[in-house]
Amino acid sequence: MSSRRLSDPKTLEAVALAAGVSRATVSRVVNGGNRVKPATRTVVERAIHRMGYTPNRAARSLVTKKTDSVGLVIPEPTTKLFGDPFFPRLIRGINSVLGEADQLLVLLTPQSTHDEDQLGHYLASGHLDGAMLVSLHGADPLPSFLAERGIPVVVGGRPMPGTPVDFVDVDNVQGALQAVRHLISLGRRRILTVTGPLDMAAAQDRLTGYRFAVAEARIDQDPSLELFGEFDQASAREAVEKFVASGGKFDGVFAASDAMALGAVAAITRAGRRVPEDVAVVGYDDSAIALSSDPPLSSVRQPIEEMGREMARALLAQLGKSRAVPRSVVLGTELVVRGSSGGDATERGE
Amino acid sequence: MSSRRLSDPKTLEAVALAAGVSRATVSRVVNGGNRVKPATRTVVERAIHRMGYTPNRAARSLVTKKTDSVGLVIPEPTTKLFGDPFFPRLIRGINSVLGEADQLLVLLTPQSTHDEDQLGHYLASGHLDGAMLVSLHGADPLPSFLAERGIPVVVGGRPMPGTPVDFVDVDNVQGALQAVRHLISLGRRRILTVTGPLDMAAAQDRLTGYRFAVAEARIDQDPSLELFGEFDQASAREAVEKFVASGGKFDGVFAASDAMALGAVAAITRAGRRVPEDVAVVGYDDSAIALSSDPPLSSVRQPIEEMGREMARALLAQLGKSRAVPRSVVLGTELVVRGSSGGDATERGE
DNA sequence: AGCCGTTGTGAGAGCGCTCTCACAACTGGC
DNA sequence: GCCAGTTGTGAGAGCGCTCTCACAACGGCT
Repeated sequence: MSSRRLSDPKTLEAVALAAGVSRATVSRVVNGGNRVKPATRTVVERAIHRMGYTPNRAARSLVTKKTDSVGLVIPEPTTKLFGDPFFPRLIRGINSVLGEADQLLVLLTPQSTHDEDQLGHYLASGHLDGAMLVSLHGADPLPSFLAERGIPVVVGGRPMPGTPVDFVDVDNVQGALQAVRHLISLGRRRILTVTGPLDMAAAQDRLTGYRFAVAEARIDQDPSLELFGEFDQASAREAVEKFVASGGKFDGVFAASDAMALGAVAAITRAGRRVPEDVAVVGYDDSAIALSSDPPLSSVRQPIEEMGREMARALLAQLGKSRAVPRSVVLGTELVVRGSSGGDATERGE
Repeated sequence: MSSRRLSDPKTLEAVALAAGVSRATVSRVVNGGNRVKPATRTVVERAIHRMGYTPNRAARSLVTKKTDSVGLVIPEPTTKLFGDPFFPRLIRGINSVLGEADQLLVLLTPQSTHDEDQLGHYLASGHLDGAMLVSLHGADPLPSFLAERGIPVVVGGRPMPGTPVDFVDVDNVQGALQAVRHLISLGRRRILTVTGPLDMAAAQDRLTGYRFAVAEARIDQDPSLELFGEFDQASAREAVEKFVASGGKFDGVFAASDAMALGAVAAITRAGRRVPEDVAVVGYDDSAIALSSDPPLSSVRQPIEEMGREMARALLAQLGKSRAVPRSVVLGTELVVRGSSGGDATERGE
């Protein structure tokens, strides 16, 4: 008479009873399934399916000491920086890999240094099997704290040099290099750059790429061409306006974010100069605003989903869930040329 | 000799031993803390703190049948729609409430209908205490599926009429109303609207608000003024270009998203008309691109964090088995006037 | 035939916690 | 001073699972 209701408790015991075997055998079938006679296995599998059995995670965790869930730590300041579907894309990438390994993604958003301390202890006391940390500012002690305690950690973005953790990064140096080389190939010779906050590795790396490209081409390497922004539009606009006001000359701009590129465009336009005719501009991120601005922004595209996937893979590798043995991965970037650099007529909307 | 290492197992038993009481007493102190003599409690608390004890979630779950974590379900198609820090903000709001209740947020991103079915069963089999669902398309069966099985559910955005679930919505009708009234107050009389996909409640509601404002003002209620987009820039641009090509006249545009507003602006500009002088434009979302476009976009701002907070509160209410009335909240919106509607000179950048 | 090595299965001991229940130690009313 | 009521504490039984170990069954080998 027992029609199967989703709500009543389905235990290993119950399945075992139904299949006429012992709890242990059902357990073997559910997990790896070692050393079970094919015939028996079939019977058990049928029973499992018929009863709609799903293992109880808590009970399993209790004995294995694994939670089958990992954390994604997104510190508060970060959320402000990324416009654009950065997180949805990153998370989609992460979950596509995690899902296959039957791991859950827990989202942690510490809002203060205090929160972050707590979080450190939380992770250290084994509530999660591991953690992924994204876009920390340079001095953040969390990666080291966790790594020292043997908690599996993967950092998204390059951590401080010497931090003994796996990381997955997008090659910011290369991205900047592509962008600036592009400007140079267009004949630009006095190229401004607007950086992000230099306590972030991404900002540093993009500056490095800029410097490298400039040096390589043997063009003006005037330090005054390096302006400092905060990844947002307003800071970049101000910086460029100040530069213009001080009589600075330039014919190209490489901004370390699209928002800053737009700030630069605004400042340039206001100064009565045209983009791209007088000044060619390239941004970074290839965000939604790059496409929608006028002219559309040339920008450096980053493989966000892939980054998420690699982070998840690296973490799983540490958990021993996968036999791959990657250490740190650096992903390439792609320059998308649009109207703001005048490099591609087809995307200029005419 | 036993220096406290974070890595060794700290159990109730161990704390009890250290405090010279029984496991049960420590448990009482850790939880509500009923009926414990103040003196005893102090001793126990001291021991807990000294040993850095944190309860084992799995063991607790096993007996309480609660997981102390809830899911946030973000269906795949959604992730594409929201540019802008929508998710980070929503999540921050959610976590600020969840954190206080010591609940974990698990992120679920079904990528297909099949995934979603699985997810339904997953939730139904008690792996999570409840779930929040955001921005589903109209026909999604998930809310009903879960509600019928007694799983605590809160929907972000308005679910299909008649679905017996709590929801938290932003008042899209009101938002659209504000926007269109603003255009009308500016003297515009032929106001175009570009809607989102009409199988989404938000898109429907914004259209309703538009119609209401138009009717209220007794101005042209020409159905041909209603264009259909997909929330993205390209679709809106095309729609408006087609309208222009067919000889349609208009002096105002209300777009149901900022991206679409920009699409409209592009089409208008291309047609040789000026924004806001010839056509005033208002968007929706008050996203980053609203600020950075030229002219900056007037837009309807939604209280995203607050929405997250309310969703979390509603879910917690359900978990607290306060099986009282369905708790549905509708939050207000705010019109932010900028250059694209010509309503506010100070933000026009000159 | 007797022994060994496989292979397949079951019994049983926990994992760390909550919760019921029993009980000790105090009240206080008469 | 005795019983009822209150308050504080401990013993112990699981929650559903994994994992070790014992052991049955069945070859293949001398």
